[in-house]
Amino acid sequence: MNTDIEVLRDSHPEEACPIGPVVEIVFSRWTTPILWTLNESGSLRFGELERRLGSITPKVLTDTLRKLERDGLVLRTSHPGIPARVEYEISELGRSLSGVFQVLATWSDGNLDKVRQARADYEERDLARMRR
Amino acid sequence: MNTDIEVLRDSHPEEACPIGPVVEIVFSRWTTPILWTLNESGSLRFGELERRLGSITPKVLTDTLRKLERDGLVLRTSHPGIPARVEYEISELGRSLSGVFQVLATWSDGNLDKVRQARADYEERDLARMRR
DNA sequence: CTGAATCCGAAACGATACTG
DNA sequence: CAGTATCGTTTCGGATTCAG
Repeated sequence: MNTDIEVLRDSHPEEACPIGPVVEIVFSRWTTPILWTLNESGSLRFGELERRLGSITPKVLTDTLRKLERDGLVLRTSHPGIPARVEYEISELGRSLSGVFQVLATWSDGNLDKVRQARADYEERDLARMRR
Repeated sequence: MNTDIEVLRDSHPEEACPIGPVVEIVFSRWTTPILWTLNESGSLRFGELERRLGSITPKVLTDTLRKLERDGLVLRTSHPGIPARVEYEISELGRSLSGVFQVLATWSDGNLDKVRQARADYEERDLARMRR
């Protein structure tokens, strides 16, 4: 006999990792910076968000915002008129991620340098191996 | 006049989000499940890790493990012989992520369903709009 | 058994031009 | 202002085959 959990794992084996889905939803090159920025700044217009993110293109910003809106993490409010005006803000659900972000920021503060060091050491060993 | 923070943001705009780098390092389709599994299970051989992850291919497993090893998050120990035997385990640095994972798992327990619901609602509205 | 090598397709990302 | 439309590039993951 199968338990529910076993059935779930057998049909989708990769979900032996319970945080797989949330990783897909929250973490990518641009989803995280967008959520972070909206969480920090409250409501922002499209153009202002674009400027704060620095190097994002309008297409990618639109695509990413659509996904976040679809997943209920971001709220979009359109104020028709000329010129058009659209406000984006984080939703309650999105704001519930702030603890996650906080823990990640703390980890980063204490450990990102160690990763960088590990990387440098690895390259070093790589070079040493190539010289032989 | 520019504040220090503005100058910093202007020189590397995308790093207005302080957790960008750690996201790149830790979260992807397979890095997270691998770290999770090694964190749970201690030391595992290549093949056993492969089986636990379910649907990963050897190439992707190798590639991902190399990156994690390079970044100091995973330790690789080779026991030469025939047949070959290689053990992978999480490093101390990798283990320091367990708090992050824990927080994420808790968030997922309480909120993943809400994301799914939001997605369903969004599709619903999409269909309604198409019918008009 | 542990991968390396190769090829492939999909998806994410990016540059540019244009529109209501 | 806030996108859309197009297109090209890059990256990631996946399938298969082969080798030490």
